[in-house]
Amino acid sequence: MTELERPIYITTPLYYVNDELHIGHATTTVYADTLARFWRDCGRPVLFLTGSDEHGQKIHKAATAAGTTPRGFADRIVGKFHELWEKLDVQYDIFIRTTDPFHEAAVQQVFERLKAADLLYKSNYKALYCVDCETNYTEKDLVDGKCPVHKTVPQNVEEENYFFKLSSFTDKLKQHIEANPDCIVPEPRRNEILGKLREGLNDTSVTRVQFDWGVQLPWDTKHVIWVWADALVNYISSLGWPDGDHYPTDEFENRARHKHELPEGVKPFDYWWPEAVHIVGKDILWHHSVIWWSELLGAGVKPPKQVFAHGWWQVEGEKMSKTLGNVIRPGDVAEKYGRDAVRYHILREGPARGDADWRHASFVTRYNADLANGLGNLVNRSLNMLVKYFDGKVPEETTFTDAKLEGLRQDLIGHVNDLSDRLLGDVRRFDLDGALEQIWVLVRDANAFVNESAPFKLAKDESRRQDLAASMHALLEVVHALAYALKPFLPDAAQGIASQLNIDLGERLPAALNWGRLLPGHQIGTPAPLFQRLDEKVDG
RNA sequence: GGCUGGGUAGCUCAGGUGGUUAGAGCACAGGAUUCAUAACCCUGAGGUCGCGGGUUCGACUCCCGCCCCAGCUACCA
Repeated sequence: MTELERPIYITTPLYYVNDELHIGHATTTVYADTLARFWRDCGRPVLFLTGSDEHGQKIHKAATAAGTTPRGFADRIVGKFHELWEKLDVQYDIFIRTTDPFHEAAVQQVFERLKAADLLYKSNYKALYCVDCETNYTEKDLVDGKCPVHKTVPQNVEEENYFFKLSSFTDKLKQHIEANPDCIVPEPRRNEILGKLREGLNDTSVTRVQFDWGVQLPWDTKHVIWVWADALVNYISSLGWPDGDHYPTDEFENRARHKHELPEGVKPFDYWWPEAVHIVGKDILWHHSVIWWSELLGAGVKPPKQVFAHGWWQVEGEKMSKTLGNVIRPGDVAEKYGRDAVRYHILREGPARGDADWRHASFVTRYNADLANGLGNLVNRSLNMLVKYFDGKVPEETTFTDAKLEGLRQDLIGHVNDLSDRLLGDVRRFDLDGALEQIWVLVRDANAFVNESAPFKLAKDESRRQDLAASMHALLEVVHALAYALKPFLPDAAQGIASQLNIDLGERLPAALNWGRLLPGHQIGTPAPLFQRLDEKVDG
């Protein structure tokens, strides 16, 4: 099977319903959405999953405080999730909630298997609990026997819980990660996990008894399964694991939007799981590699193919936090500047490799420089000239009579024809910034080409009609290519270019990104600026 | 403390299995131009590639030491 025939399954984490989503959640989701769109545009079978995580003590408490039930509380927040994904045009295929009954059943199945494999045992869970932090500490976390944050002596907490034999997976995980260099990306994150594995793993408690908002342990119902051991199972429960022959979310209104026909007799889990890719923030990499993979191995399931862990945003050089009041609300930014502007800033300046800094000044600068002055102006000036000089009809392709100009034209042809391979290479490595840079090299070259070939001068000289046609044809080919290349990254802009070009972007990506796709005589629509320049004054 | 990254132009970063004048974008200055959203294009200025040693004909690139920054250090979803 070629790469483009292999099904790929892309997931975001299920976001916890304790609060509204901020730019960090949007970042994870936009990365995932862009990857999903890209492969989908290439004709590759894609399943893109997101959802909500609704169990745990925090939710129980928050719901009680709000005078409602946990599920009712979750419903309200989940509604906001949907609003945001709508605003950012996130095209997920499935939205799963950990309170879905089929999910709870799958979690219980996992635990039955862990029990059968003798990977669970009962033991006393001892911890030092700081009431102010609501956090359990171990001896070594403490400073002079006191909570490092509040400088108070923590309580001794002791209860009987089920423990998972995480320690027995140390070597297996190490071998797996060493044998699969790309299973955790980027590389520094992989090193972190390997480093921690070298220190060895401790068994970990995976059930709780102080509250009941969670999935019950089937054979000992006063225990509730620890949220992390519960939540990540969604990645397989939404595929109907272990042996479902359909997507369980099909039974819910508005929760499943996939349009895939599975091959006859193939179950969703078997179809999608081999190339599962989890997109996560670096804070939950540990859970998504070590704990999740051990859980899977224990239950007899192969780990997913890859985990991509991105970094965090800072805001104007400071940590983003509620108490500082500097939380970036992606929905608000999208409403003010457009969702493509948000997507572009995330993809271009975001924390894909390390951490990044969300600065309003660079947001505005990039918007003006790249989107309005670069891309938008190129499209606008090209289409306007076509209307002026050829009544909006694409001329026949022809060569320049001038050798130097013909050389520049050949460069553009080469760049357009190479673009799909370059994009594929970058996207494969999760380098979405690199992919956009490839596109913008073409934008800059094309703008330079306008100045070099100067169609506005050629138009004044009837004897240069062939050169004028050569120039305008080339520019229209570039604009056409840009519409396709941008489609996964900036869907609105791509659609805007397409409607001005009067085309529908219906072709598949690798093929569509080739020179010569515009028919001579094709009549374009009405040109209009894609991105209005921002007038805001910014410092620095 | 341990582990992992990183310190390259004003800013954000790329690069280099050691070898002619170290790259891009943005910002800045000058010029050119008028198709276009006072946009675009060209040119320029700007860096002792964190510091100190070492290896080498030659290091920003390799080795050692040091300084600084960031992240990770698990049951907090």
